[in-house]
Amino acid sequence: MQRQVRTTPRKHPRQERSRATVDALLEATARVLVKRGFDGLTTNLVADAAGVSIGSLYQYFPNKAALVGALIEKHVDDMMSLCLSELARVAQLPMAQAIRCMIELMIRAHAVDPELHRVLTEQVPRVGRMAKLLEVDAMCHRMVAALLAARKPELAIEDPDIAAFVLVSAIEAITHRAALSPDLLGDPRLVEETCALVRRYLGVADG
Amino acid sequence: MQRQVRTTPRKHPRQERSRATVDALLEATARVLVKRGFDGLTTNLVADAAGVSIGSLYQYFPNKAALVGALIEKHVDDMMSLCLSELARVAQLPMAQAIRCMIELMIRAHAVDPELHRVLTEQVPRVGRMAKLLEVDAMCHRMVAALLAARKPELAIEDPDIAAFVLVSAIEAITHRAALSPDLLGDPRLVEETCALVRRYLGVADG
Amino acid sequence: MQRQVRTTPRKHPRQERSRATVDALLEATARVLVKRGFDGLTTNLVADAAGVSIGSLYQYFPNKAALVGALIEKHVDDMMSLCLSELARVAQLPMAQAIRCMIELMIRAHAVDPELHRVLTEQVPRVGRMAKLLEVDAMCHRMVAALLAARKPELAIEDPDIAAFVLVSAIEAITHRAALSPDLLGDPRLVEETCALVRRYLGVADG
Amino acid sequence: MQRQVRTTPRKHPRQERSRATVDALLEATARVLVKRGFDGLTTNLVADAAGVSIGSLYQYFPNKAALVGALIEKHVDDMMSLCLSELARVAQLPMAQAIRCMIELMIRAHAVDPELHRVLTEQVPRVGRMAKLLEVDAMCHRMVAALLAARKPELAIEDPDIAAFVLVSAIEAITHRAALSPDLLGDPRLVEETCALVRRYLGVADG
DNA sequence: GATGAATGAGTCTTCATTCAT
DNA sequence: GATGAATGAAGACTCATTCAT
Repeated sequence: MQRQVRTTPRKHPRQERSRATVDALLEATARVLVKRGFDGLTTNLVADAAGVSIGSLYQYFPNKAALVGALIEKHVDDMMSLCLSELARVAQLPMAQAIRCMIELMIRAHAVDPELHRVLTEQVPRVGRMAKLLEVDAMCHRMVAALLAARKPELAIEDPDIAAFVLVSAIEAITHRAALSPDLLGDPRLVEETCALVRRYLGVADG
Repeated sequence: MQRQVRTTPRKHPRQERSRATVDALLEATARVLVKRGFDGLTTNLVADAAGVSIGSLYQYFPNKAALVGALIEKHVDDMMSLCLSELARVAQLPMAQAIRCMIELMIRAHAVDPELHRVLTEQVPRVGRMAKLLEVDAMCHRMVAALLAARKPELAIEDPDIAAFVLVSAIEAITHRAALSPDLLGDPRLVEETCALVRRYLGVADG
Repeated sequence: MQRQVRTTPRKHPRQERSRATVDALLEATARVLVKRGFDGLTTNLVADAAGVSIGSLYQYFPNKAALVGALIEKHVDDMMSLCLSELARVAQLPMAQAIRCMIELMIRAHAVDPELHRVLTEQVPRVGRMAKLLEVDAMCHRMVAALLAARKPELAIEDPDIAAFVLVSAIEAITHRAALSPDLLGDPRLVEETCALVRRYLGVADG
Repeated sequence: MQRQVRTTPRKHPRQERSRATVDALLEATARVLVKRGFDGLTTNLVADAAGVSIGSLYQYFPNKAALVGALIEKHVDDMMSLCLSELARVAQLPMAQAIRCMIELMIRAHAVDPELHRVLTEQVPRVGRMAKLLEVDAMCHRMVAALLAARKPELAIEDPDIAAFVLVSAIEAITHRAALSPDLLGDPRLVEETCALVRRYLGVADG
């Protein structure tokens, strides 16, 4: 009698065969999403593209939202794991290098599967699971705020929180936008200028 | 069997009554969009909300996309006209003041109808018309690039184009995000810090 | 956000055309119900049989249950109106005649559309609206109880309520069952014996 | 491509384990039927509730109808065996006592599993097996008719057949209805009045 | 015998769009 | 111009049933 329609996977595959099915479905979802957009995404289409019967799709995902939700989760996890692995290291670096590292990191994270990332961010926010993306945001914000607070003496800022908001917003936007026009993503000047933006704002000397 | 579906209004209302109908439809569209999201938007629902028959809706808009498209256009125009009116003036100001003015301007522009702005940016990009929003972006970019190029001697930048990209992305993101959490939108520190970000990046002294 | 799925008609037809559509749908529902049973009843089938598009069906009935519900309501009303018209008269008659009248009345009521009545009572009770049938029952019970209470002095009963329960159950069952085997429905001996059953139970002399 | 779908159990369990499985399935069917009604009954649901794999269910029952059919059969048998055991004895009793015995018997029979009985009679007639229930009816009818015929001299009836129809219908209805409202089922006045109904109809003196 | 993953025909239902009045 | 009844393609989702392991 649940009010809110569930958007979480229905059952977790135990056998080998199941896992393969689920994987095929998620891959097909990504493919269809990129090709036709969210509105063009049909459960039947996905099942077809996955070479799986529609019944099997519903065996694992109670509805379209859950399907896309799982994909988002996977994509976010992919991006996150890339970041988390390097983050500890970044914290130890001198400020100027730390800045450069993080910016490069974000660009790399956005380059994981830019096409998918684009569709996901452009078209899918209404799936509740998009919250997950916001979570990532919130986490970034907290982490940056903590970093700034720790090094406040050497920085030209008053309030680490506001500064974190400004920086995270800016960097995210720049890398995200860059991801949308492939030629920019590789342009070294972009990294340079973004680093400059952050450095100058924080009053950190060139690295 | 027309290939490309038109998304422009069908006819331009000449009479008083017609204009009233069109306005009612656009307002209703905005209302429904905010309340139910893009997927919950139904032409029948809009017609109802506008107190107009579904037939009349199709008299003025050939399809759903045209309806939402017109709304986007109107919203963008509202935001644009706010900007354009002040822009000439801004160009005359000393750099520090120009920066502050523009940032305040963007925040004001985003505050026009934040709810609608949010739905529009979050949920509607698949309507072709969303290009219009990107146009705005492009225009901003060109304008800022021109401004920077004109004053390049007094600025600490190499390439006005890249700099414009970085700045426009950053400012847009900050104001847009701020618009999503109403308490931030009014916070004077936000303006301050954003100005600082831009000023320091450009190497402009405090105004 | 209604929890319980509505089973009431969606909108009431205003124009001539609408009424015709609704009528066609209800008639088709009856036809299909008799021919294929409740489980074989499909909204598409009904729409087809009514010569109406499936969309039109849903214009007036939000779902299958509402469709069947409306039919039940109509059928019950048909049966009821037959009874109510004569009931006042019955109350004035001497007891023996009153009994005969009521029993004949019930048989006539069950003969309105026996096939439909049968399907309805045999297969459809789970549609909430079936409550309506139970209401009829309750009403009969109250009316008979009142009648018995009023004439208690001339009757061989203790508790009009229990007696009403016994009688209403018995008569309903007999007429209902008779309705299921057409040859019995016309058999005058059935009426005779049922009258005898009631008369003797109540201690009323032959009329 | 078999035309007529079989509705009888597929194989008869010989081993202990098999019998346990079949029992678990039937019990689960009853449980699910009571809880969700016939339409909510799913073979998968039943298998789950029985703690048995869906494959096993189909090992013993070729389809859903067979499953429910078997349950009906079992329920009817339960009710029947209760009756048959006492019937011989009843035939020997003086009329007034015989009447009382039979009525009490029917009430007890209906009290075996009222919830199940209710679902079964209300919702399941579309499973062909319901014929079985009608058989019971027919058998009752024949038995009562025989009894009445045998004792016709001492009874105030003309045609034992019609009388049997009237009585069986009435008693069945009264006990069935009583079974639906638990408080009535235990009320001694109900037995009393039902006996009175029958006795007076048949012209038998109080026992 | 048991398991449960897979199947897919078949339903319900929505909603953009048309067109007779 | 306005109305709203009618349309039907399209899509989400269920569930009885099969079959490889």
